[in-house]
Amino acid sequence: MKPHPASISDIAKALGVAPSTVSRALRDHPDISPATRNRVKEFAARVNYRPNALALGLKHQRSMTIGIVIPELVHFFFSSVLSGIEEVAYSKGYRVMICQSADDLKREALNVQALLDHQVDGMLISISKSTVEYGHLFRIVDREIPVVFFDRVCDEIDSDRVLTDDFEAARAITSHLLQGSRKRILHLAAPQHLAIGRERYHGYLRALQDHEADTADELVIHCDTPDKVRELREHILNLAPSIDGVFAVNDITAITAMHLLQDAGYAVPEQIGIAGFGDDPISGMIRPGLTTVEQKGYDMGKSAVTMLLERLELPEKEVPSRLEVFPATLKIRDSSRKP
Amino acid sequence: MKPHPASISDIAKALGVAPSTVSRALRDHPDISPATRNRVKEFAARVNYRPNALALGLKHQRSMTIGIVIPELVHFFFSSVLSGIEEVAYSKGYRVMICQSADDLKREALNVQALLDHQVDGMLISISKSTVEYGHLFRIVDREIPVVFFDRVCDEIDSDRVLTDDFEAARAITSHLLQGSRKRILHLAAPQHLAIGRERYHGYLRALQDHEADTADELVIHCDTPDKVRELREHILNLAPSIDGVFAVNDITAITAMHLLQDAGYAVPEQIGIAGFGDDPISGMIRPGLTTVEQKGYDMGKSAVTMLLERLELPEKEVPSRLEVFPATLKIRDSSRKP
DNA sequence: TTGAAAGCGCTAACAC
DNA sequence: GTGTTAGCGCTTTCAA
Repeated sequence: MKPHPASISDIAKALGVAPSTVSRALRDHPDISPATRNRVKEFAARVNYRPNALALGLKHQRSMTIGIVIPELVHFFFSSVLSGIEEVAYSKGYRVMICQSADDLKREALNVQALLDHQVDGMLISISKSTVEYGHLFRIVDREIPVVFFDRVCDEIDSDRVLTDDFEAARAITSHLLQGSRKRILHLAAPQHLAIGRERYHGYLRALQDHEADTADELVIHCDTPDKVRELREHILNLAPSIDGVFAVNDITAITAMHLLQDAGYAVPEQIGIAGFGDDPISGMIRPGLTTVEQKGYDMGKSAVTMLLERLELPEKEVPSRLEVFPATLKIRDSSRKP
Repeated sequence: MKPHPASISDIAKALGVAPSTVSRALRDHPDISPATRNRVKEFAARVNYRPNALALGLKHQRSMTIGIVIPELVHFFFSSVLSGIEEVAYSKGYRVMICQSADDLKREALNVQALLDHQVDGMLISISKSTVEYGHLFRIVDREIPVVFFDRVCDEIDSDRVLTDDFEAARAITSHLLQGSRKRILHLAAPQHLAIGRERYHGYLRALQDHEADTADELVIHCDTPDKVRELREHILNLAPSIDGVFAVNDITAITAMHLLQDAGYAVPEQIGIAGFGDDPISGMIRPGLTTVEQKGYDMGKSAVTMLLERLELPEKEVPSRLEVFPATLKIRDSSRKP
């Protein structure tokens, strides 16, 4: 049988005092005499006493745990956000429970429910690509559990958000692609029901308008993963002769497209300039380096938990929803050099 | 104030029955009459009843939560292991608590303690680079909490492990580098107090011996991160004229070294062949592609949780510690083509 | 300064 | 077939 870790009442029995006395002694309650306090503390240290977080959570209605739901752990952006979250959360005594939705609405809903069941004190969420229905998210606010959305936010819910200035970033990087003689930029876009998809598309569009470039619809295709690039291979190669630039909604898609075009004989950046989004470390390591938008995942993560923890620390205060927008910084590399 | 979610006793009161009846009805206890069972279930569904995982955990001494401690979330290998873990754990009704040690012994120890405090049912651990003292790990086995170590295992503790066949992988890839006329291979090694460091070094050494290549000590340097490569820049460049191959303990280090050498005018693979370890996605995307060893992180993760869950499901059974070794598969790419 | 008792939400042994 | 009670580990009134 398991060596039961010492509980408060074990200590109380051993010392011939009441559990409440032990409890008070351990948390330095002023009423307790120094003598008993020391006696309790010493004994507790000797038997390696540790408070049971489950019991504490049940008692205080506060689990000191925050729930996180993201699409995919293995993407650099998300793992760096997570890293930032974990860093801050731990330093403040919170633990994190992490779930992946795998970009699936049903799993996202199950994850949210599981986290609610575990009585998380708050949640940090980046919604899945297939999240077109928000019942599970409303359930969180119904229970008045604070949520902060990051990157892939849910516009239908009034809550704190942390995001990148997607519109401006997309506008700036498309504008940069158009600096030379380029006129026809292919946009590999994210689903338009996601705010990031819309914002980046509209930023792209604005840049085209500003430069009086070609805004043909055929230049925008829904394609946001390497797999999609391979699937749309023929389609992209058919367009290739008529384009001189590509702006993809993320880096790995941009790189996959770049390789596709290079393998088909196009010179990058001479014939076609390429730009991505996110500044995945890979982008600085390939040759030519991929021009992209820096997205400070780690800092966004820290910022998102910080917002959340503030709400947790002062639950009464009716603070209106806050929006934090991280400015976009272009990372210009060789893939977009002027033609 | 918060809208308190319905509890079993709330339901009991509303329906005029005892809490135990509600509890039994909800879990389909045979004693309960179909009539009351339905009445309870319907009402529970209507008020959106959900069991409180904290209370359950406290009651059953079983939190349905597993703790994970890894060095760094943002490394592809670890995030893919995690992804595999999460996948299986969730499907079996377990949640995961994740901590990063940041390769720091003290943080690792704090993390382990925090997870114990949270009454995790088991742990999955990959130890930090600076873990040279194991008190915190022994505390886990003292409490008879099952642990599975993966990749960076702790030899001093008798427990389940999941790892790559590091020795054989290192031997094979070094041997591959030596196929042509290569004779002097630089090894960028991990710390030797880590089993993976030792195994990969010894595999490298064995290959050198098999091929009667140069086994000079100066050809082995402790260098396992891009930062270390930059720090040891001069040292590596001094060695460069005399070497014709590099085997690094991980891919990003290999790539950083490759770029360093290329920038200094060395041709890869013509003058110097390069190989890494881990098959980070980046390795297939750079040109020349990096020759490396496939490390099935996702599968290792699944395998590790599966072992752990087996122990959790049959705690009495005295199963001896198991060791699962994933075979090494070489990924030969252009960075190591025969000279 | 300390103790006794109740309760957080849930279940299980024991009544009836 | 259902209710009563105790208890998981902890804190917190209230009483002494």
